[in-house]
Amino acid sequence: MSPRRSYDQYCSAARALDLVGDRWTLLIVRELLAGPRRYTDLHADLPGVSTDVLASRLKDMERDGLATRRRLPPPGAAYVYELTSRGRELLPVLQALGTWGQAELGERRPTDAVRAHWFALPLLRLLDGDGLVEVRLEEGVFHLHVGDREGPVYGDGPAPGEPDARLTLDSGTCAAVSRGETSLAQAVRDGRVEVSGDGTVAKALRA
Amino acid sequence: MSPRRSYDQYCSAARALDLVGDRWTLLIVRELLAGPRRYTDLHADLPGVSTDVLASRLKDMERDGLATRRRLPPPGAAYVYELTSRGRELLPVLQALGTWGQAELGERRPTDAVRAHWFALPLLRLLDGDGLVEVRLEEGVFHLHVGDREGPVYGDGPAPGEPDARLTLDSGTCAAVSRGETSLAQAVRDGRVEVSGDGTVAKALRA
DNA sequence: CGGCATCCGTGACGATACTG
DNA sequence: CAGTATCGTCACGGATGCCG
Repeated sequence: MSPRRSYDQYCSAARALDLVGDRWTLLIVRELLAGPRRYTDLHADLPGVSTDVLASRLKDMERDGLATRRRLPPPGAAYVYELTSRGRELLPVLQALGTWGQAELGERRPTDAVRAHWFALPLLRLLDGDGLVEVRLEEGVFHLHVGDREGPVYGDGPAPGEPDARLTLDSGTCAAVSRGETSLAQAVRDGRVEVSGDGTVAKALRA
Repeated sequence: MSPRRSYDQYCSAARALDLVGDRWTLLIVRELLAGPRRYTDLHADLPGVSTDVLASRLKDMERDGLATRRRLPPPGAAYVYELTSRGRELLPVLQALGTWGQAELGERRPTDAVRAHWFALPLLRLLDGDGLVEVRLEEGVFHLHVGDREGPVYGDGPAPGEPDARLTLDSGTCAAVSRGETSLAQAVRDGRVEVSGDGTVAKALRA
């Protein structure tokens, strides 16, 4: 539990940084945008964070109304952390950071960790339309709730239900698109992205 | 000089936080969006930052291509820090943070510092049109370059030249608008904001 | 006097070990 | 599995000193 180190400035950006400016906090938000996650899952997908810092950040986020802790119903009764609607409103902040950070992404360094769902934010920004989209990479499968303003914005694993579109691509293409080197439409035209389904997202991509 | 503590994640948001996630960095960017500033000015408008941290952040920002150090021509030859175009591209990040932080702003706490130009970001987001706008508060005067994509986005003091619009309001109104409690248009209708000039910004406000 | 560099006390962070 | 406990290290904040 932090004794709340504040900037003490009457400025909304400074207030935002009072809540989410600490190290790791926004990356925890990025993880929780994928829906409810257990402590151990979070720890596994945030390589480098220490157990006590993760626990402390989650407590801060609970106290500040960004996340809640909930016990899953048995069987499998475990605690999961979940964003509140206030927490989900941080999506534009992560999108702005991600858009700016594109230019810094470059090639993958040997020391860089990767998780398939980290590509969810850039893809989400590039897709038009609405619907459930499944994305298949060799490294893993995840899904996007494009245009959805409540509930998780994306999730690990296959789409829960029949997706409106399905994208299959290799990680190199996905990275190039995330870096902004190639537009998604161009990658589709080049046959580097396979699109199936007939939702608005799929149609927009083929147009 | 920091030995660059990286998250080591192949994710553009994480890369962005590698560069601007350190304490004070984004608030320094907020200050420099107002144009070239001297070290002492920065120190004065960032109460709480220690001298060494400020110097260290500025060096990091220079190394990372976010800011440059330049000597002003005599007379008054001093060093000023100035954002690069890459640094100015952080405006959307600060806007997203500020928009989210609105809800946390509330009333001014006794410990909160205030500077007139900290209201520039919220106002800039709320104004439509283009042109040079001068904003007059009791606490101080600043100006906005609305719709300008190069150069400083706002500045301390009166507008350099004849402004296209001039807004006069009290700090309570300015704070209420920044908190999102009142729309700017409503405040104009209520006579809490005085608008002069005939630029597109002024016309949009009176419409 | 502006622009830092240095020193120092405190607290945040990261790694590992350990417990309910 | 979900954290808490411990500990060494480093970053931060405050004060002071130096140097142009």
